Amino acid sequence: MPERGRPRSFDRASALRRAMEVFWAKGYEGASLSDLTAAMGINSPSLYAAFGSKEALFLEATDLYTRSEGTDIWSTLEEAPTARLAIEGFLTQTARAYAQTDRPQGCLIALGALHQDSTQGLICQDLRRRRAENQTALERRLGRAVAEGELPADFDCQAAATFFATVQHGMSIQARDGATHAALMATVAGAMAAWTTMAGADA
Amino acid sequence: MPERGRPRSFDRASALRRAMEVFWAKGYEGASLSDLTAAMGINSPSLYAAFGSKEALFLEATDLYTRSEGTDIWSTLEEAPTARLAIEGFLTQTARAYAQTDRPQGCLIALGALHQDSTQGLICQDLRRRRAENQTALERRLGRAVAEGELPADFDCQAAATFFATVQHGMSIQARDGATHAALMATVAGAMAAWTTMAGADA
DNA sequence: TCCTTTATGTAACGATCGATACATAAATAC
DNA sequence: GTATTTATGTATCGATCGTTACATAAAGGA
Repeated sequence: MPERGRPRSFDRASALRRAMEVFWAKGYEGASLSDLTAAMGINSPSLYAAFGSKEALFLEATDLYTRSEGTDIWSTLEEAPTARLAIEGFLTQTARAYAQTDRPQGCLIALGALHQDSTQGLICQDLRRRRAENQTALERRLGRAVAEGELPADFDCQAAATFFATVQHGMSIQARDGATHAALMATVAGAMAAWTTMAGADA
Repeated sequence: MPERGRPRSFDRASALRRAMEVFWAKGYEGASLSDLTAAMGINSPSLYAAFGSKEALFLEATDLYTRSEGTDIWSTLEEAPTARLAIEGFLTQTARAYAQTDRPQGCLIALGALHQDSTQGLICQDLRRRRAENQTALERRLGRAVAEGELPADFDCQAAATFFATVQHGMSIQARDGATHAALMATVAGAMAAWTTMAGADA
């Protein structure tokens, strides 16, 4: 039990949540230590003692983001009875999440650090890995539908996964530009129109 | 004729082009004055004398970007004989442009400054305006097709324009992640599959 | 009670940020 | 020629960046 020494005077979990919101709104390089400590209600030595560095704090924040904000989106993908409903639900949940007005618009994973840099190569790499994982999850779900006979055997799961992942990334920028939930749903409708063609006219 | 005084010892146009490439690769806040002056081959006083400020330089750089890199994409949209070919050409040109390996991947307008900030509100606003203009161009082209009878009168031009613009934005992130031209074309194929449904199965 | 351990607040570190003061160089105007 | 105008290179500005020394405070172990 690490109960030796002076106890921490702030709640680590809620401080991490505040940090996540700052990174989410401003991106990795746009979020300064001053921004972070102000939002977390602590001084920089406490931040470094509890999280190690700005980089480590960001990695932990993105992990929290994935666990807290991403679950609705990705559980829908896995749990929907058909692949069509899975993709539709995945995109619909995305539209709902990205347009919420009580938090930053768009996705932290997609927008957090797009410009590679010597000082933030690790950050870019981590976000890129997470984006790749998400696309893989889409591909797996489609592959399952092929295996189950819902989709034809020659269905190009990889191409379709690329397409739907790209649409979701675009929705992040759209949301950042202030798009309404209705506008995001127009994009969802477009993507699902593609599904109709890709899966065969009767799907 | 402003030919008084000591003549400038560097080519303003090519220096601006170098600055554009730096902003393109690193974004507005990621591009430091050191990065810029090193790439432009000049010292900071020369930069400020010729361009005014980092902000003004960025605005001029995005203008150059729009005039030089965007023409192929947007001229295709206007000149294609049908709306379907216009959209397909627009996306195909986008895939070609975004995957070129001799320059930064993705679009400067889409990726240049996504995180609003007190110091760069003007930059975000300008890029946002340019993105909105692009979407409007798509909508106008589709509206023309409705007027010409190519598309049904109840075709939702605004929704479709939103969808295709969003796909293009997503392609920027995809390209930044190192997607090949083939991967980008998979997304184009997906978007055109949507067209087939949206414009009627026989279109 | 003292010792060890951990956390906190203040204050500052070297580095870099965007932006300039200043003296000098190179052109035209007279 | 001299005066004026503009550009350049050096050197530096104050502010902020991410990070850390250091002394003090607050807990458990002996």
